[in-house]
Amino acid sequence: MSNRDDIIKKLKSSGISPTSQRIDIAQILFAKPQHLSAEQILNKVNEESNSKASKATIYNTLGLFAKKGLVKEVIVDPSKVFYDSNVSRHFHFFNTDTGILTDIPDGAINVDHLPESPEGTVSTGLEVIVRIKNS
Amino acid sequence: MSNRDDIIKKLKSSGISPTSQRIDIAQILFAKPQHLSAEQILNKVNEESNSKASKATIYNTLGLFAKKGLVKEVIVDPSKVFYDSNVSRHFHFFNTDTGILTDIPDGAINVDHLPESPEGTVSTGLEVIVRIKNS
DNA sequence: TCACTTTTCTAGACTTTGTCTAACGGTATA
DNA sequence: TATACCGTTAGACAAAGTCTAGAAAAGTGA
Repeated sequence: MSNRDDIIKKLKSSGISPTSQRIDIAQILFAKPQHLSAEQILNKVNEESNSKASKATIYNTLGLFAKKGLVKEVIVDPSKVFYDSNVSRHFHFFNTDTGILTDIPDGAINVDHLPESPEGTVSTGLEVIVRIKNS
Repeated sequence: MSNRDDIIKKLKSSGISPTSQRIDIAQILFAKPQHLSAEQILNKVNEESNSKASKATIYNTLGLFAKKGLVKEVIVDPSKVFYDSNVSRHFHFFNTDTGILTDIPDGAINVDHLPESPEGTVSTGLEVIVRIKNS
C-alpha cells in the first residue's frame, strides 16, 4: 500500500490531485499504521524524501486528508494534534508521561448503547481515550 | 456548595491553602456543573469578583485543582483545554461547529471490558467523546 | 509583636502550534 | 502565447500556555 502508484491511485480515488508534496506526505503517513504530529511529518518530508514542503503545505495537506477521510485527527495532547493513518474504528491509550499514543487492541474495550445526538446535530465520530502514566 | 465557607472547607480538605484568588476561582468553577476554558475563567474572575488574578495564577490554580482532583481537564478542542467541575465519571458531546462541550446523559452510553494498561503503566482516566456537528 | 522563611501572586517576556497572506510556480486549456 | 487556475512558499501573525524574577502575603517561632 505504500508504493508510489498505489498512493497516487488512493489520492485520486478520494478526489485529491496528486501533487508531489501530497504524494510525499501520503507515503510517509501510509507506510504503516502510526500516529504522527504535524511537526514530525514536516521533519520526515524534509529529511527522508528528496523534495521539500513548507509548513503551510503540511498543514493544508493534513487538513485536506482529514477532510477526505484518509487520516484521522486525534486530539489528546493539549499541545498538538496527532494524525492517525488507521481510520478504522479503534481506540487509544495516551501516556501522559511520554506523550506517546498507542492503539488499544481490538476487542479489549467495548462501547455500546451509543447516545442519540442532541436535536439539530449529527454524530461525526467517536473517540475513546484511556489515559495512562508510567507506574 | 458554592458559599464561601464551604469552598474554603473543600479546598482545605484537598490540602490546598485557601488564598483569595483560589477561592474566587473555585467559586466560579463550583457554582454549577460546567465546562469553562482558562480564558473564560480569567474573564469571570476579573469581572464578577472583586479581586483580580493574573493569567499565571489562573493557570497555576487550574493545574493545582486538576492535580488534586477538584476539576477535570477535558481535551477535545485543539486550541484550548476545558475544565469540568463535574469530576464524577461521565462523557461528552463536542460540537465542532460551535465549540460547545455538553454532557452525555448518564446511561446513554455504556463502556465496559476496559483494557489492561500496557506493562509498566497504570490507567489514570477514561474519556469518551462523541463529536457532533450541526445538521 | 518582630524577624525570618516559605508560599503565592504578578507583569510581562517568551515558546510553540497552528493560521493567514501575498507573491510565485506549474500545468492545462484555448 | 495568453490566461486562468490551483498549489506551494516564506514569513508574518495569532493565541494558548509557560517561565522568570521580583513583590506581596502568610505562616512560624520566640
